[in-house]
Amino acid sequence: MTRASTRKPGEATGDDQAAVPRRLLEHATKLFAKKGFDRTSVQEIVEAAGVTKGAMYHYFGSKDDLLYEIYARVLREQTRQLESVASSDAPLRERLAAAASDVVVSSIDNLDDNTIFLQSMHQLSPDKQKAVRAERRKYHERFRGLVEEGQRSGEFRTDKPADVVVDFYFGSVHHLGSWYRRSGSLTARQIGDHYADLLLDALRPPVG
Amino acid sequence: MTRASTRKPGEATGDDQAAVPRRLLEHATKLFAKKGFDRTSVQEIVEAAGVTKGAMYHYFGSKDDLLYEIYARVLREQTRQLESVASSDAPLRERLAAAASDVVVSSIDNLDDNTIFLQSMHQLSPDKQKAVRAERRKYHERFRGLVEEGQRSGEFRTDKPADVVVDFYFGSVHHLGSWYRRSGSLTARQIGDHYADLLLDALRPPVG
DNA sequence: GTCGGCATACCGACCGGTCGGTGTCCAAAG
DNA sequence: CTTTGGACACCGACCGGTCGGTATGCCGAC
Repeated sequence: MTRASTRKPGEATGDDQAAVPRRLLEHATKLFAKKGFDRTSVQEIVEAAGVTKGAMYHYFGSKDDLLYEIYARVLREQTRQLESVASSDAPLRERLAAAASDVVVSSIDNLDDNTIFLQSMHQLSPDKQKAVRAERRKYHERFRGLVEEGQRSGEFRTDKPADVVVDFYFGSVHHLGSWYRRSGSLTARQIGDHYADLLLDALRPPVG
Repeated sequence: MTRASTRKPGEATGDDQAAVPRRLLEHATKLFAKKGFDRTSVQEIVEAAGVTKGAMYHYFGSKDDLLYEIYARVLREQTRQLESVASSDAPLRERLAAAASDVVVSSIDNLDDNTIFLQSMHQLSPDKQKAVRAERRKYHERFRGLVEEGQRSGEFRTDKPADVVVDFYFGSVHHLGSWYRRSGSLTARQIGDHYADLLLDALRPPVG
């Protein structure tokens, strides 16, 4: 299945040479983001990917499965990234700022996945939805751990529950897709740094 | 259309007595929020509302229309509320705090509408989608005006573009529906105040 | 009698998923 | 070297069912 290639030298090159499951995932992501999960027919996906329905159902159990795989890939990647940043030996504020900024950048880099997350999660079958939520929860908890660490050390204000702060921040992040346009004047990194600044400054202990 | 009632004295009372369009809107809202727009059939809506398809298509041009009316109602109400708070003669910080907190409270009070907004906006026909966006834009601009006012007066930091701050904040607000549960320990007002505090404090000029 | 306010029966389009079949490659048998 | 068999990757016609929308008719109020 992961065999690199069985194609002959004379075959068409370009987009065609990618493995079929890859191509399906790729085009499905684009279509789901653009038209929504329910409005995208399996027929459209396979046509975009240049294969047939038979091929798709050979690799994926259902249309649902396709969506799930997209989620799983993104979640794995984001979790990996957060873990690597959060467990470095830099000072806490730097670690949180890096994590906050990175999640913005990666959300913008993969705007499509982000959009799908927002709009189509609830259309997964209940058990798959549960799996996704569980993974997502772990991610949030790791992030929250950073906030709580700062609260214990006195660097951050303690009059706001950490989970409220985390939900506050990830609300902003998840909604990037609804307003961010690549044609805008700010780069992903700039937005990420702005967002991280806003978060960190909101966490400063009140002057009172 | 807004005729109060043509029912006879002996008819069933209770939920039935509400006008038909109202009932349709009400049940459609619940169903759309619970199952998503595409997954809710017209049949389900009319059954929940206790009428038939004929009735629905008598009052609404399409299923799309139903969704649009739901949006329009919410938008009108939120815009009205913002306008009333923003144009009072209280100090700027208080006006912004009130606006920020109020939008959270009203979003929680109408969690269903909020959820629909998030998930189903892009399923409207392009022209209706444009109308909704335009209205939404006006709302954001009014809110942004408050931020800019504070930036000009020196009360707020000027190193973050006002529109980034506004998008940041409304991201958080729009996402309330994905985590807020009425069974939680915080009231809508408490969350609203927390959110408003976070926003106001994030806007404090940096200590430099 | 005609008009608003529905009810009912029905239509055509489309959708996710299935299933019998086909071409290709490789490995073991002869 | 040739044959055979069968695993794998894929094809595409087809099916049952659902959906948004419509056509038509009835019925009470004016």
